Amino acid sequence: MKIVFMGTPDFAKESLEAIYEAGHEIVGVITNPDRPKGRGMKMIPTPVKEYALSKELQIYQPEKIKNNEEIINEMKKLNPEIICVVAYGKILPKEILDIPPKGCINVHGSLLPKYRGAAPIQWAVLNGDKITGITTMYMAEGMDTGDMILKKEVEIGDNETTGELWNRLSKIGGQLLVQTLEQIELGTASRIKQDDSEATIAPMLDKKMAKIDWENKTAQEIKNLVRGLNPIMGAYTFINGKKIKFWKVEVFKEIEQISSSELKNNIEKYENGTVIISDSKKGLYIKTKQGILSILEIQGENAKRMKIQDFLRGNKIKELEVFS
RNA sequence: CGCGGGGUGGAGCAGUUGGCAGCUCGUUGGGCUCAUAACCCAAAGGUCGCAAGUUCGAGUCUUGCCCCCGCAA
Repeated sequence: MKIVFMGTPDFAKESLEAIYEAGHEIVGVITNPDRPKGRGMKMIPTPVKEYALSKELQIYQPEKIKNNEEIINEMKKLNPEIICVVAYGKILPKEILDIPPKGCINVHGSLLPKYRGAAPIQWAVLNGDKITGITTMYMAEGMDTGDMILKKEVEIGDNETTGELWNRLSKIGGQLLVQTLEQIELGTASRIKQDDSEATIAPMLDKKMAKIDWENKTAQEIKNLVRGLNPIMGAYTFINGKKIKFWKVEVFKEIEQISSSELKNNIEKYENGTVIISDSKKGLYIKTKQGILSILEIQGENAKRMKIQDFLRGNKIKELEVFS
């Protein structure tokens, strides 16, 4: 089919690659403009642009799309049968939704109507969900409110990070998009209304939420925060006035084994966030509201990520110091 | 010319006013132990990123270069 593809990050690139490999005719690729990025603020193309370049596809990078007559006319000229939108990053006006005769379809990283919005994958991990998935749908004017076509459930591993789940869902998204297009071509695609009463919103992540709340969170909740924010921003906390990020943590169950009897007997007295064990061999263990948190991967100020054992050799953290 | 941090034995770091190069850990050998992420003893291992300069003497000061990293996006 003649398709216009709209998308920006690597998640979208997987879908573009999947439909390209499936033999569809990609008449145009629309992606965000290059942005200065990385050390030295070099201009970096989006993953979708890179892929499109390698396949010599027609690329458009409009700064804005709303009320942009030029790009809208251009898209009409391309005369696509269908437009596929995957994590494009901008809201499409009705004018564009109306262009393709077979509609605009979208790949979304959750089981709709749950987690409508910008960060469905992140929120599924942050909330400690066991199951999430991919949904393809016809796009409507509301945010991820369109009629659903196909869904695929995916289990989330106990230790899986947002980044890992993101990669898996990217691939699955591509596969599901190809299947969806097949069904549309054959005219067998279903059209299931979303139950709005079940809908939840997954808004963009806020920097503020990355700070660990030792006072009120359990070890498991902190673990979910750490995995949910890996690798996007990393959950952080302070000790001795220094900012520290945690990248990998585990809920420690066998406190009997790690703790000397003195510590064990007094543990209830310590405030949440207190270092119970700090040893370059045993690791770093912290008391929480409920349960002990074992730190596995950590990053100090201006430093790279490293295993806790490496970190503790050069950066002394004393027992009974408190994270805040 | 976006902002900032750093290159010291295998790893992570310290090194004050320039004066014999250290710490924690790992490695190797030995000892102790029913046993250990335990403990004791001993040993190996460094052109202190590269080059030039100042100096009686530079990891430590000056200059140039190379490389790495964090933030921000």
